[in-house]
Amino acid sequence: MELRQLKTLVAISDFGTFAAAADAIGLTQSAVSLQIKGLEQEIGAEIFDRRHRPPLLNDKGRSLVEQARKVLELCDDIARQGADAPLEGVLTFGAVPTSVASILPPALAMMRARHPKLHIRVTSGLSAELAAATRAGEIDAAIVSQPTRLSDGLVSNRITREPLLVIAPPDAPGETDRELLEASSFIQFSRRAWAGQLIDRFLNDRGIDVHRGMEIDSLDAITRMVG
Amino acid sequence: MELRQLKTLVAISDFGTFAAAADAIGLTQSAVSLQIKGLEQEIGAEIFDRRHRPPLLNDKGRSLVEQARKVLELCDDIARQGADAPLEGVLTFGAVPTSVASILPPALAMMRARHPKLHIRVTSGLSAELAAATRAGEIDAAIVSQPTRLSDGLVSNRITREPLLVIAPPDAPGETDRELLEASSFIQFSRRAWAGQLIDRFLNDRGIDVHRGMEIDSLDAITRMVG
DNA sequence: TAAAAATACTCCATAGGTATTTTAT
DNA sequence: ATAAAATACCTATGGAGTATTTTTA
Repeated sequence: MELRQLKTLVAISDFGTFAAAADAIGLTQSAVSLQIKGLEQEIGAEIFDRRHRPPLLNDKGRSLVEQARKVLELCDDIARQGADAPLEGVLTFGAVPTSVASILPPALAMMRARHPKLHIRVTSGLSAELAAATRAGEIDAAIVSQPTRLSDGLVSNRITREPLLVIAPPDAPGETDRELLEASSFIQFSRRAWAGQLIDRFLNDRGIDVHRGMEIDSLDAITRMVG
Repeated sequence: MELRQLKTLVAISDFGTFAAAADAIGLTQSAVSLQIKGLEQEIGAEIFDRRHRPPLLNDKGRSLVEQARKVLELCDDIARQGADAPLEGVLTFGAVPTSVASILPPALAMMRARHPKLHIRVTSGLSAELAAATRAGEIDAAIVSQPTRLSDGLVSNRITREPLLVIAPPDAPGETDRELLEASSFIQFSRRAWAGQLIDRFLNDRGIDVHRGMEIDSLDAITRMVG
């Protein structure tokens, strides 16, 4: 049995389908399928009910998921054993402008306190650029906006959630977000940024019809223009 | 991190040296060395004190071993999940004559009850023959006497311990085992059998000087001759 | 008929082996 | 001097990818 298989099993339980789990852990659907097949063979029992599509965890499967979680947690503990040993070297790190102003400073302060010998270099840029740089090995990792779909070889972890807000001048007509958006002209966050695409998609999904005006890639500038 | 590495770590703790652990789990010393190296790198801390030879577990190492044991135990539980599902197919099994008369019958009865569809074929033979047959794939597994050294590709698990006894007629001279052995003529268990080699080695180690008489490969026959 | 899983195949990364060197008793 | 671990190098297994087929809702 492999830890990899347990991790995959837990991911399926968390994300609902084999394909979604594959995406989440940076594998293909076929790899996930094979891992589960191997796990079932080794255990000698089915853990999914395949009369449904997508397959559903059966009783044995659910109990297995719980046990797998325990194992993985213990392994994380083990992996963290040496975490108190200060790191050394250079960490090159990307961050979207939003995070540079918010979560990044305290995080950097913490890192600096714990790992005084670690040199951290931060590059800021749009999510897509940072993802490309990470993939190319130019930077080690990056804080980006929620990816619509992460390209090959990259894996993401959610570190925080941030709300999308509508801001408008005090005298703007309308009460709900929809009314505000449809009544006034909309200053759009650059669609070159993943956050901009996310917003765009959200508006489309909800069928909200905005008067597209400017498209700006600085949240700061947008806030000032509204004010 | 890999379960394989944790298993190896525990084996080192149990067997004292890298090489002994390697033997016990059916790997080479270099493989064990590399696994531990990898584990240490991933954790980011040394877990052995290498100023000694063989290397000694340090504090972190000892705590790691305990955690590793827990993980492996949980994984065993998981692997056993499907153990209640009856097995099917054919199991070809070797057993030394001693075991055929003792532990084998109840074990077979249990297997038969739990896995009615599993056909079990038992071959009896000397340990060395059975080990060779296992290695050649002619049989799936075998119950053998304690191996002095198990050849490549085979792995062993201790399933029971059996005492070595001295038997002698009621009127034999001597009280202790040593006296009995040195006073009378010794009917030797065939050195072709691993158990015979084991006895031989034991006598040598203790410096017990027996009057070697016959060499017979049937415990039953030996018992009768003494009686 | 879509969306998801299973399957067939191909390729490459890496775990493990052999042979050798280094190190501590 | 010896026994054990580390290292260098090579090979083969199998894990993962791509492309395709099968399956259920």
